[in-house]
Amino acid sequence: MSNSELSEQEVQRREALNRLRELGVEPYPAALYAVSDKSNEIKANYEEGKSVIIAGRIMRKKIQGKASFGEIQDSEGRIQVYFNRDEICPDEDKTMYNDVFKKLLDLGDFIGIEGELFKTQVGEITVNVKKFTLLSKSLKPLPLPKTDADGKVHDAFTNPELRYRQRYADLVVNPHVKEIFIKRTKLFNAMRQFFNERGYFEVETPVLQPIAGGAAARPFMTHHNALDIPLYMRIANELYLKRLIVGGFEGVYEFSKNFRNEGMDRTHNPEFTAMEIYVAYKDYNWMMDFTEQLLEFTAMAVNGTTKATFGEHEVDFKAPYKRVTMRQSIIDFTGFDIQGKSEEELTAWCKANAIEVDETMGRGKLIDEIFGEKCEGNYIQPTFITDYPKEMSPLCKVHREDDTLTERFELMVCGKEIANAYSELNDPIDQRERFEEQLKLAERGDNEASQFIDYDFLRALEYGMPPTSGLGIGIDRLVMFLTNNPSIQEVLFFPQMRPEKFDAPSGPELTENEQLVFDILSKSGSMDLGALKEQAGLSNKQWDKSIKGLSKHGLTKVTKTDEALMVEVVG
RNA sequence: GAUCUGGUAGCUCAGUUGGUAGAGCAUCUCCCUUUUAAGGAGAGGGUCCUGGGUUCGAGCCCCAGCCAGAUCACCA
Repeated sequence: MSNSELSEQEVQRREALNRLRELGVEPYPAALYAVSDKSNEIKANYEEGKSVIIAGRIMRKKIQGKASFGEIQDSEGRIQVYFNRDEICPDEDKTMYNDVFKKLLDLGDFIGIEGELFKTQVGEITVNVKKFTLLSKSLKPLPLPKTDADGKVHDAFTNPELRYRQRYADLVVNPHVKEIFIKRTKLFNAMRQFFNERGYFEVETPVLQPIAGGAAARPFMTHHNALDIPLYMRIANELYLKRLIVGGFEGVYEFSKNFRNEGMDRTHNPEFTAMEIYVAYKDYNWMMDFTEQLLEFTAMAVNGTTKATFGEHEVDFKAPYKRVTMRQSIIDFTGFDIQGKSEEELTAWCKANAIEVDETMGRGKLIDEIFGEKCEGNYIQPTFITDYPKEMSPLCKVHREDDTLTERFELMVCGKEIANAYSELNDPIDQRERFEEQLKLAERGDNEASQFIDYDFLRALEYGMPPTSGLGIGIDRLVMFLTNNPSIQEVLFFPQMRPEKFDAPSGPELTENEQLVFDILSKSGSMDLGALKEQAGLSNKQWDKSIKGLSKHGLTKVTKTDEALMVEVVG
């Protein structure tokens, strides 16, 4: 890349880089830097005169002649630093202050500082710099939001496209963004702690699967060259975790990156994280108790309170949560009782109540539509919806009291599902029939139904799986609720984006039109501008672009005489 | 996929009826030894998203496209 494509500030920083090397200052030193202190600890345990060694980016530089203030940002926050010329340069040679610090150090550079603590006249804890070391030069200026005394941020770096594409810059300048991801990791840690304390076992299962099972979604497909077979990125890990229960583990869990080749919007990213846990000898009633304890614990761990604000809602994750059957929920919000109703009756009711239906919908799907349309959005506080119709839950055990239902619950928060759990189906013959039923639904046109039967999973069940309850939690969605973010992109470090186009370095080649104009001009070396335009025969816009382009390339020059504008070839 | 909104300096944004491209911060030069987003004085910095078109003249109007966000639909 040539310097002409760099911004003014980028050119200046590269020049500073060269100047530093000339002065014998290595801008990218190899040696470790023995940091001993962090900004937050210094502020929390202030000791007048204490020697400290800190490192980070310099994010503010205010030069006042022979003394200056700055601010160093490390992983924990920022701390003020004070540069005094005669402290840094006690001898005659003032280069380190006058040149290196004042002129060649830019905002964003990483430096290490050895100094002593003091408080300024206005009482701010400050490091009096005795010695500083350039650790890494920053060649590209960071966005520079500023926070005033009232905490109001000026010139915030807010453009979502730039923030997501350049998350590294977003994280440097937006502390509240970093906070989201700290909470995300706290959530993972809290869940692991909760599970590990109960003796459950973290495992890893395949991401590349010959059959993308365990859920109904379009998978990403890939190909394995050595085996010469198609493979799918997992859409769920459920069937593998159950195989491990068959194998004798009594409690397994996995944080599973899942991949679904479907639309993207505020709540869907093609890759997302689910946590799934399976515990032997339990049922879905036990799992409801477990889930509310888990969420109360994690909310406390993340926010220090069970209450969380999400948009206009205040949600309380304190256990216990209300439990409502799907049938009762529909009665509550519509007065309609789905109990014992046939497919035809349900279809008729939907049509009468402005719910769109089509022939591919089975009984389960129709009930799901009614619930989604009339009930789901009303559950703001965490609520378990239980006992889903059998047709829409092919991996779930039939309800002990009603064989048209399954022992399944979903946890609703702010009108959205964040968890899904079953008493897992462990009857291999029933499971085979359910898979076959799904195949029929798929043939009928329901594109949510599974199109493949995982015979290996059936074989595993035939060896025997103990009664088991399983739970899946949409981690990204939970993080959204716990950090008050309505967009999934805000809780993923690198949300999926259409790839950015990077212009290949444009050489000295001319466009077709520029070449045309240049050829005409070359014959005489110098021409009247109007005549040249006429000979070129280009439209106004194309002409304008071409002649400007040639000037930019330094090939032609336009000069103004008293009578006319003349164009000449340069050199 | 549909609709709406936006894309202008490193960042945040103005830009009037179509008539020489603007501000704040940042940058550069000079002055300043305890400042609190912003000390003073001066200067430089632009592919107005891309490509066509209309026009004497387009950041602005028209067409097509790209990218993003929001809403809706679809999807869990």
